[in-house]
Amino acid sequence: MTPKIRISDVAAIAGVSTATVSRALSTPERVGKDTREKVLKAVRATGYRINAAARDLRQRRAGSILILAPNLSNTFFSRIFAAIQEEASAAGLIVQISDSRIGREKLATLGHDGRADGIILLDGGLDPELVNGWRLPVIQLCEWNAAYDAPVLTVDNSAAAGLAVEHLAGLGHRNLLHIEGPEGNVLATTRRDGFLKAVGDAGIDSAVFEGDFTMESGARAAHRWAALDRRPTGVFCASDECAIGFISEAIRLGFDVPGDVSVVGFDDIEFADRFNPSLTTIHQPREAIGRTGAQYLIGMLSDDGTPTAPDYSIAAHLVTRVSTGPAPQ
Amino acid sequence: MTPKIRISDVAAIAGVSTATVSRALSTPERVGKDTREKVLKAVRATGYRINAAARDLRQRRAGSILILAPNLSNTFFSRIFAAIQEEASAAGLIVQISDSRIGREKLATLGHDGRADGIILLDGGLDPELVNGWRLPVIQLCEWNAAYDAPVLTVDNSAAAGLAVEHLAGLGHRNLLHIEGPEGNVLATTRRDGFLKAVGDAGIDSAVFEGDFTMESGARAAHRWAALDRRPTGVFCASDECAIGFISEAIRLGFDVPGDVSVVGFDDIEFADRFNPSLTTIHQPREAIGRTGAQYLIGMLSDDGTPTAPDYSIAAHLVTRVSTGPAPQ
DNA sequence: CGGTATGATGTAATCGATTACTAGACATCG
DNA sequence: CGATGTCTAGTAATCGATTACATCATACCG
Repeated sequence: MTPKIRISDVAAIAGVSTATVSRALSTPERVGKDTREKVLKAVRATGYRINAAARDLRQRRAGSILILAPNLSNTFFSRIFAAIQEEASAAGLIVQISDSRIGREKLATLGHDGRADGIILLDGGLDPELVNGWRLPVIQLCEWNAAYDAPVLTVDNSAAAGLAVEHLAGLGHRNLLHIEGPEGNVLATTRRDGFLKAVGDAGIDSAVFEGDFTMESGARAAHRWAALDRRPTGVFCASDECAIGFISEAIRLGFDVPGDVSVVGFDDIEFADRFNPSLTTIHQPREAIGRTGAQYLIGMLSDDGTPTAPDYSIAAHLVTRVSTGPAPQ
Repeated sequence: MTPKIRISDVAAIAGVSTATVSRALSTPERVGKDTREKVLKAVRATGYRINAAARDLRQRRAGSILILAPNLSNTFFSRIFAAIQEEASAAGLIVQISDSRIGREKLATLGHDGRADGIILLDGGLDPELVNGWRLPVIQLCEWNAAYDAPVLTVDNSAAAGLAVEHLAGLGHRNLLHIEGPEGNVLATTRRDGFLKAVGDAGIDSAVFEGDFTMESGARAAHRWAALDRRPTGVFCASDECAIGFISEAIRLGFDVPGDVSVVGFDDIEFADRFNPSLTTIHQPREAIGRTGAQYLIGMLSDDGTPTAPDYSIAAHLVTRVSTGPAPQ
């Protein structure tokens, strides 16, 4: 490991003060041409790089925002990440992503000034006391927690669930099943409530199976569904992954989709369109969510005051594909 | 925004020196019981959190490792991230993930001391000069670049491609197609070369279509394949996503998989098992790669010397599922 | 030519923590 | 009882940058 090079080393080699080196790098126009070249030459010769910790400390900013998500394996997040990345990059900020399930102490440290200037939170399951203790601008995307003292940007999950029910009802299905998300999760709850309200309004029979958004839970639900006497002909899953799990298992059990059962997912992940049968699902504008959220957070960083934001709600829409069809006779 | 609280504020409230506050927090056993309680009470009252930038600067370590990946949307990475996260957590380190395609300057900054103690690199496409300029331990996982001066942990991609060819040949296929990865990518190259060598050894007809690992490229290749006079009956795709794209499009074009064409993927992502037909593919032990890589990097952090590591190569194996079958007559 | 504006550079304070060193209080021991 | 050791806690140096302020040289002006 080559010894670390400090700004004073560069200054010594270039024969100038550290202040001049610093200026030559951050505000080149404020340094004489000859001096600038001497400095840059010394920088190249030594391979000097600014020590981020020192700069962050002195400037009281990190030039970066942090995304906290509960599960990095979740395919749903990736497009959101990409959109945030783009917006942040345009604003000269670095994006760091971290798992939000890493223990209280670490989370508190991460969320405190020094390493990041703001936080984008995609997890509604953290301790509100912890989150509200952060002294940084925070914005919640997709998932939220009313106890967090931070603006929210999300789709109207309840209404979206209504769209799914409407679609299935329109196809003649009179007995619907919902496979819900994990207990306590706000998305799971609002989607389920939206489902129940919609079937209630439409006067349709319904049932709810527990699940947890995963393919495995969808597959398990397929078995429970197959064992029923009077099987629902339409299934609304709380996530696309769950829907894919349900369908694949149903097919393995010898059923036809959508011949025997129509399935609607939620999220419209990349695979939804390529799955076989391709998946009818609720499209969440993930790119727009990420982009708008990032813009908003970046705005919070520059404005000094606390811009009390109205919570946005973005429209979601149904994408009709092959996994849903007319109810069997 | 509440004013930031410094260690000196806590010290003043508790009526002790900053040194004592620091010790009470990091090495509680080295302060008297009463003092400790006074300090902790003041910490609770103020909501004080250590400023990470200041601590990192003084300690010359960040207590975190950085993962750089070229494309966070890639489903393939998620399981690796999770494994790294677990190992790092056990070692008391925080994991940060960043997109590796964020521009030279930012990358150089990120990769320099202050913010992270070590780097896990999943991108072989960066400027070697940049990477070798980092003054931090670096390890390459999965993808690599011979010009980087850092150990590598990966599967034998060439041999793995051979497994795919062997499998298809064993099923009687005599004319194989490979849909390769993006030009210049080391994984794409080694997989293609492994394919070509294996078909050469087996005396089997072959063709190679260009691709880029994505579903879209697989779908495009399906059209090209369908238009051929003498269609290969076995297809080996450079990634699972590509294979899924190929299959879904082939099915839309009216073909049967594996009836008309057998398809093998590469990676064994979560969806491979749930796709319809489920995907025969090369299983990469992603969890083992992430775990071993993280352990190795963590070792590099503690050992002072530069432990010249032998480059590991991990075995990959074929997982036979439904997307491959006997060659049609 | 004296006075002022301008631009380049250096000096030293500063960001907020950790920690080497020091010192006092008290216990222990020969 | 003096010497020595052990705890506890404070003082001040330190990490490596940025930047307010001071200084100096030069240009420009009436």
